[in-house]
Amino acid sequence: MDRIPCRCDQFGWNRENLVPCGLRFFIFPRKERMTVEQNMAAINQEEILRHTTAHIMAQAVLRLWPGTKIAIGPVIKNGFYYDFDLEHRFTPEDLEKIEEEMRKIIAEDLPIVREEISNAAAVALFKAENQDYKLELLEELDETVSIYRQGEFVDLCRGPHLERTSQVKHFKLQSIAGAYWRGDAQRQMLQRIYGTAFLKKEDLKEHLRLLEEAAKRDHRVLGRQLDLFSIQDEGPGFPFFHPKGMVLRNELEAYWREEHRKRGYVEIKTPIMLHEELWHRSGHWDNYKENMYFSTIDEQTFAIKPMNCPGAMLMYKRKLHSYRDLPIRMAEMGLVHRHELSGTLHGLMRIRAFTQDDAHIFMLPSQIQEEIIGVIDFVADVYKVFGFKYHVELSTKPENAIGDDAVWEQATEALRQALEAKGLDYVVNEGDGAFYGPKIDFHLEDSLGRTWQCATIQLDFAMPERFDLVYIDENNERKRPIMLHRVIYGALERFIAILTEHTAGAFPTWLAPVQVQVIPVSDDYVAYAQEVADRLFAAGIRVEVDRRDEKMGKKIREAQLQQIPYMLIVGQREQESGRVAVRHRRRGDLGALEVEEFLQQIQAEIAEKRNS
RNA sequence: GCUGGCGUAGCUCAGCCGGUAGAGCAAUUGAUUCGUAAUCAAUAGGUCGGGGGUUCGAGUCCCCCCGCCAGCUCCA
Repeated sequence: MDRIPCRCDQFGWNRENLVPCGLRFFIFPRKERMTVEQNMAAINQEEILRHTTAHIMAQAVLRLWPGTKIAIGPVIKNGFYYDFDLEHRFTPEDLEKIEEEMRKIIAEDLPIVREEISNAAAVALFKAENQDYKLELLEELDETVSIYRQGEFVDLCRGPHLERTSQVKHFKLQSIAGAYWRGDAQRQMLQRIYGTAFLKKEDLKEHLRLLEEAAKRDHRVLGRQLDLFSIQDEGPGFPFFHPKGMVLRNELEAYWREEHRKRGYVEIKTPIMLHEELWHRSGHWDNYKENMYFSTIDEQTFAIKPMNCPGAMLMYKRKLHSYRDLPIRMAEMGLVHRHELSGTLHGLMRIRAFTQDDAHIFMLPSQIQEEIIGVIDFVADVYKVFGFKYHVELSTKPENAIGDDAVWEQATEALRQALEAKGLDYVVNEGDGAFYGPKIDFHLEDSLGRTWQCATIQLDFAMPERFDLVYIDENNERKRPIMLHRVIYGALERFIAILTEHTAGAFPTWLAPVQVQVIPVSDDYVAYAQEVADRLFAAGIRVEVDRRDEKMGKKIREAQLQQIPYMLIVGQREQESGRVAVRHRRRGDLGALEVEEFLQQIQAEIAEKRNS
């Protein structure tokens, strides 16, 4: 399956209308390769289809529950939704009823008619319809608005739409959720129904299959099945890492450490808890207090760190630095705690205590570009090892920025030039930077085509200022260094979650919690199995012997389900020849090898961090 | 935090109109000694998320709390 990223500047049209829409980024699965134009046209058609399907859904809901107030029903990535306000609470069974009613509306083959009317006329119309939300929307709209009618249903809508309801064929309603009117927690909570629709039946099936596949790979499910981690009621958002999960962490950290060592980083560890005063100085008290945990020690207030930077600032300030010392690259696997809203917690993806693979680089203004390129290359190297594709986004100065324009200009330009120098394509998010500086985000794409923002490089003008960081330049004058924050994995816990879903639990051998399972054919060969295991263990391989009194087939099945890369079957033949019968979790029976031969092969695979 | 749904054995789930809990897998024990994805049998296992209430009687009904799941910018 190909995924073609493409941008859409036009919403598409039905007959007479050509309506612009905002710039958006799509990654869309297609079975066959198409030209960008064909792909764009297909996406536009799909969007129109989904928008029309949303209307049909609203119509169905109004038929089933007359008096329902309808809010908005836009197209979203891979589908659509519509928000409703009614007394009745939707249940999953209702979705089937609504789908059934939708099929009736489709069978009625109603023509979909666009009308342009004055805002005032629309107000009169929707007042008569008792559609308060539409009235509120109208307050912000132009003098002339468009409405769409199909049968008895009428909706305020800029369109475009299909011409007849019968053109909608392949759709599915997916879920019900609460959503605030206009996303504002202070306002009315509405009931939202999500659904999707496709032009082709196969595309709908493929989409639903992908969702099922994603559910099977859910790291929360695999995390339990593979015994990697757990989250218990006693610590919501505070994960327990089990022995097997710790292997992943430790391997990822060891690799990370080695790569940092090669690139001239030093490693530090700053305290989890620091005095309240520090957080006033850093600005976190003003901007981040709601998300922080506090504790009192000897009548003084201490905060548990939500970020590592203030600690790194103190570390830098411990001595006076010469321009000759820069750049200083200070890395820290920093455990941070953040009080995330209870409703947003999600497995290891969103937790309240996690480990950032942080680094702070202190440098001269002249070193900005080189350092940024260094990090960009670093990210590329690391993601390549895991087989992740990725794309890059550049975020520029926001409204509430601090620092003067010239510095912003210089910093943004440095980021831009670094990206150009590397020949990287990137998307620009105007005004999406942090208040203290512009940033580059890396969004990696997993095996199901989902994207995750992980690595980020952020230039920061605020911290060096607030902490009065200095270095002595060649004229013996005090100067302000430039600082950048960066992470590569992002958060170790989240990266493990992404990796689990990406690999469906089949971690590459260098990461696999158990690399080799030795399976004696029967009790008689347990001693030989142990001998083989001891040899591998001595060579540093993570190996276990399945000495249970079970049939071989069962042991193989369970080792397969645990996604153990290699199973070594040993029975009489192997014992007599000093060999092992090698079975790989994906490639199956690979035949017999001398123990030393197998050891060499697996060691090479581990050393090269091969993805297999 | 908010809305809705959910919480029964380690896991997945059943349990009607209220009448003091059940299956499969896992576990334990025994039999079996087996050649590339599940051997057979027996046994054990639960303050039904926690607390309060209604009732002769609550897993089941009501209230409060905790936790989990889906979602809460994607602007007619």
